[in-house]
Amino acid sequence: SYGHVRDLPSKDGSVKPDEDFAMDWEIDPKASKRMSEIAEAAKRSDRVILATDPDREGEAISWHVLDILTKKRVLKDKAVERVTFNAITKSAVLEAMAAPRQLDMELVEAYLARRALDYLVGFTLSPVLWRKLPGARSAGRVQSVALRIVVDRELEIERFKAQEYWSVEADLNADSPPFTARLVKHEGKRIQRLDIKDEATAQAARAAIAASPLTIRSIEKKPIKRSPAPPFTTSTLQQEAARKLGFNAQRTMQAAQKLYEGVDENGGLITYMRTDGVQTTPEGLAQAREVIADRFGPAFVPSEPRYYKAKAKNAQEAHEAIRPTNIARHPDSLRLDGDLQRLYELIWKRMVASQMESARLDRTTVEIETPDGQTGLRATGQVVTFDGFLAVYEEGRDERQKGAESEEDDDSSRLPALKEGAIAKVDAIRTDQHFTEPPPRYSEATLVKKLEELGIGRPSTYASILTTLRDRGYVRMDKNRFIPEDNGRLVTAFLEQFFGRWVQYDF
DNA sequence: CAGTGAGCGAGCTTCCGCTTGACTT
Repeated sequence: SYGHVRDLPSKDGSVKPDEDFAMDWEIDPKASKRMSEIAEAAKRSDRVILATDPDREGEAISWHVLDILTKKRVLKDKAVERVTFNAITKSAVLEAMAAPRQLDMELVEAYLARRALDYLVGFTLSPVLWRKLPGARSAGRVQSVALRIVVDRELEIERFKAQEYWSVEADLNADSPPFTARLVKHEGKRIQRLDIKDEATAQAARAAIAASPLTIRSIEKKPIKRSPAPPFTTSTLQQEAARKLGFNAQRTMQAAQKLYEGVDENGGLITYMRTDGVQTTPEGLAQAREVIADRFGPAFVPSEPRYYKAKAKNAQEAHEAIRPTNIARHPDSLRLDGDLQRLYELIWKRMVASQMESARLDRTTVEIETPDGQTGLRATGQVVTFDGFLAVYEEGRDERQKGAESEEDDDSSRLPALKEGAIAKVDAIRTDQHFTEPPPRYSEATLVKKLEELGIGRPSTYASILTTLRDRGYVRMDKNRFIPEDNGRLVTAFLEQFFGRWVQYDF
């Protein structure tokens, strides 16, 4: 059917709340041709099997098709069955065909409710805006909340008051190569990152460190593991392509579409790119394990495949994760153009890494104190003892609010060999002034992430939501960040004031 | 009598989610 075949006409009165939410349907002209072909085929067959996607919208498409075929009177007494599969592999299709069922009317009704609601919200609120706020063009269940997220962040930034704090660090050595430790205890009290508020306190801490001998109190070495991220969904692909390749959501989806369609006679290069699923077919898992053993060695293959579960709210998992259709097809073996090459490589690495052994690291924490225990310093370091999946791929990070990041996170440094009880000599002490920073404005990537977390929008619509906000003139981009225009702030304030329920994050 | 401008009325906009290939310039 190539997607939906019928929709509500774009005019008033397509949904009638007073008539138990009766809905008018209109067949799309392009879909009309396809429906004729389907009807012809149905006429010549003795049964009809509906095999659209196994999710809410997929069930709805089957329902629409069935309804149209019934009205065309081509079914007579033919058996009608519904089957679903999550991947188009021989085994998945055969299994599905062996277990047909009937249409799931609860899913269909969920669709009808979703469709009616979107229409009623959008086609009621938008005209109100035209009349009350000249220049405002539209409102909707999804776009208005997305806009609100952007506006709320801007207000948060405007309200933000920078907070002064100081860091105190000492360069030390204990008959060893030098290493750096930071103040964690001052006048007997634990010091968190933002606790030293002024220069006087920082100087007092400096004096305390300089005045008294320092002893290495304890050395703790702890092995830690890091596990790979699951293979891509639409949302994580858009985020990571933005972080690592600098693609916006639209560019990512265009390149992914081409990879999906294929560039030569070998067929599609990646699985379906509009998905919220993180699972991989057994065939794909086996292939990944083979490739890893081949290219990296058996030590990089975990004893069991990794099975991932979708975390996203409202995930429907109709399709598997985005991955190369043939994982043995290495990016270097393909001759692809710029964007396609880079995106395929990203997808390949992410998939391969997701089935590799965890990385192992040793994290060392050294506590240093004055004899009276009033002043304490800590040095941390970590070393990779086995790189595992890091040999291929490391997930990118979004910038975070300064002063909010956890303390050990960014520490990849290596510490020299040290002994407990040794005296640490002070080479230098640094006190530095810092200010906390406001939360960052949303980028396309971080906004898509937020929308997905809130269960707003679907994989097929993330990129278009961003475009809508810009087309309406509600936001503009500056250095890849969303900045609300006055227009957008006005719309949000208006909707919050008079239609608060409709722009709740969880409506 | 031609050009200008005020006043009036008609027609338009809009939601979300699914999916490619068929159009034209």
